[in-house]
Amino acid sequence: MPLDGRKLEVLRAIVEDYVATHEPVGSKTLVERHQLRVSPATIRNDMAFLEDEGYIKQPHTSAGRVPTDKGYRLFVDRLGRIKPLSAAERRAIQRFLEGAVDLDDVVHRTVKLLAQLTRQVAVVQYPSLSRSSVRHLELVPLHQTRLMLVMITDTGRVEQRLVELPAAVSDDDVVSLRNVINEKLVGCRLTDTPTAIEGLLDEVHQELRPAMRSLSTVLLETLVERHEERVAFAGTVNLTRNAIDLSGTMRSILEALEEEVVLLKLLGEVDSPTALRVRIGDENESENLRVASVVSTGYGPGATVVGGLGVLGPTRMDYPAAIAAVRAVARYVGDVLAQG
Amino acid sequence: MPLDGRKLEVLRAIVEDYVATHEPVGSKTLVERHQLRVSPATIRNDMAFLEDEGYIKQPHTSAGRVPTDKGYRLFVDRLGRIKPLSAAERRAIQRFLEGAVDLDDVVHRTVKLLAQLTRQVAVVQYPSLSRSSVRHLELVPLHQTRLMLVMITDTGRVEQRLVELPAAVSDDDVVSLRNVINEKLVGCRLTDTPTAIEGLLDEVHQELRPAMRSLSTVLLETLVERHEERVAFAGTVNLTRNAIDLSGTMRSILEALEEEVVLLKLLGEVDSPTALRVRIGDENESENLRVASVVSTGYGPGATVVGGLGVLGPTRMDYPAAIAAVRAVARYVGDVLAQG
DNA sequence: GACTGGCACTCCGGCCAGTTGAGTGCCAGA
DNA sequence: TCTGGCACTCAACTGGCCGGAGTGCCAGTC
Repeated sequence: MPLDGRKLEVLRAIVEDYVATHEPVGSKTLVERHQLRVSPATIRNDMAFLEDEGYIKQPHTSAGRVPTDKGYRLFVDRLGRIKPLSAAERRAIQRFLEGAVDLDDVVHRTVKLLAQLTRQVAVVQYPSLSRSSVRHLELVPLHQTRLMLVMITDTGRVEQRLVELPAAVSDDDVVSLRNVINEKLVGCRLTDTPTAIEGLLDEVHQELRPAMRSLSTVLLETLVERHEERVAFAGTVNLTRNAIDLSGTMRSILEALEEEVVLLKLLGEVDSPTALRVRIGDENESENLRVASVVSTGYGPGATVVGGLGVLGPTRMDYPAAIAAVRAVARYVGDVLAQG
Repeated sequence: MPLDGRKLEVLRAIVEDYVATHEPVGSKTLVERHQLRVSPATIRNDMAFLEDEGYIKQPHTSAGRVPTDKGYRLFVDRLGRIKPLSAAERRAIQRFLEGAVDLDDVVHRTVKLLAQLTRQVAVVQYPSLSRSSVRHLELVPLHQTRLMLVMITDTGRVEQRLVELPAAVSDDDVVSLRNVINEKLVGCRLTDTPTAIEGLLDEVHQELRPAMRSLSTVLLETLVERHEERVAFAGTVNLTRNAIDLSGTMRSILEALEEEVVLLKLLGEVDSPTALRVRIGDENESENLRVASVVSTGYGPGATVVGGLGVLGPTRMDYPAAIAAVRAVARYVGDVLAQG
């Protein structure tokens, strides 16, 4: 027996009802709420079938049905009717994001916005260094033997490092060091910098070599080895609304949130800006997120992806709404970045 | 009848037991666990007295006693024996913080560390702009009519803003603009910059005035009006451990955490680095934090205070341990900042 | 006057049994 | 293939009962 039209319709109804009410849904209430033009008994047969196939299950005998991870998956893939945001919502998003004054502000606003729109926990990755290119490098003398290196990327990220020099350098020397590194590195994608950095030594006079050597080391660390990726999150309050089963679900989601590595992995696997990923329960790699679902996508100016963003919540989540919100927000952040 | 020695001892015992067990403590268990050399009946009399005075209360008749906010207050002021951290712990703190590569890293490490040490939610304010002074200002040309302004403060914070210019400027012009603003502003405390900024216009040639005017506006916004203070927090998982009463306590604490303003207010009121504040339950201004306690202090290099940090948790908190941890961490962060 | 032992009392929490109601599975018939 | 009917299951609620932890009070002792 195949999964015919009505069975799918029943599954959709179950998912939608369960997401709305958080309670197992039975055959009778189902025919009442949706206008399925058959009797509860018929629905029961369909439900039995859906249960055999693993799309829904009963918390206990003689209770209503609840979608399984597999059921949500089918729903997301074939049944969810995406609810596009209203024009008003879109305008609000746009206006809110455009008010940002710097990158930090953009990220903060984005994450707050996403949490508010979806009533879930939102996660936003800062534009990844490895996907950026160098816009400017600045050297600020602190002492005679100590510089602060400031790197500004085209995505607006600013990184700073201290550099200890083996010997004192004059202000003029600092200027020429700065000119050299800017000349060689500006415009480089961060992944391409190692070769460029190697060549730096040959560009300066003999007496600046030791200083340049220290600089190169720090540059290598900053630009290449330490892919310091950062994430921001917001909306944890929503967990108290959604994850009533606190001790378990709540705890493990919070734990996952505090592990930046886990978050980055979640967001890092997106490649094209249009690719939106939904990971449901078991599909998540992280042990702690087996009870949760993640809707994520990449974002960036134009067609390039510089980072990921998404929402995170109990598997019992309004997927169509979450998907619409994540898509829309990603697009508008991209626009804002393109302008900045 | 005054609050004599034994009554205080009883209060301390109640607080310590309740913090340890999370259960109302009765007269019998009390004499057993602590070696009070009197009978339960005597303790009961003392308890009745303490209850009359408002230091403890019963959740319901015929239950054990639980400290009130007033009881915790007395405990903190007169009874808590501070538990200094072990030498090993101190070394661990120091080593961990010294591994930080930049300011962001320092703040992140600090907040994680504090959360771990106290098993509470930790909050750390970024070094406040209003308490910093300008170390360097950089102008990076993006287009002909668009600059990026980067400000570096002595506390290591880096702020960036876009500046739209009314007309195109050459690279040389940018250099001279940069020189002028650096000359006038470097070393200024951020609170003193407005007057310095006013003088900027007179320092440049006629044709650069419009550009300088745009710059001044942004500078004013950045340095003065927008006291953009930032905070980081960590350890929300600990709430699931401590605040068993989730729906209420947990929710309101999480809500407070998401409101940066509330957090900043919490941390912002500390003036001297040695002043450590404990706010218990009702003593908190924020409605959401009436169920919580906050232990906070200022931190900064040497004797100056550049920001605040602290922990946040249910009133039923191990105050002596929290106080010791907050103090120690504040001191070590100060040291790290002084070196950086 | 301070402490103690004894006693009656209160109230929470756990346990048990009974009832209700939502929901199911199955079957015979249209 | 759908439907109505029927018997069955089980969680959730209710009320009653009991035990235990804890209290307040009082009379007696040091």
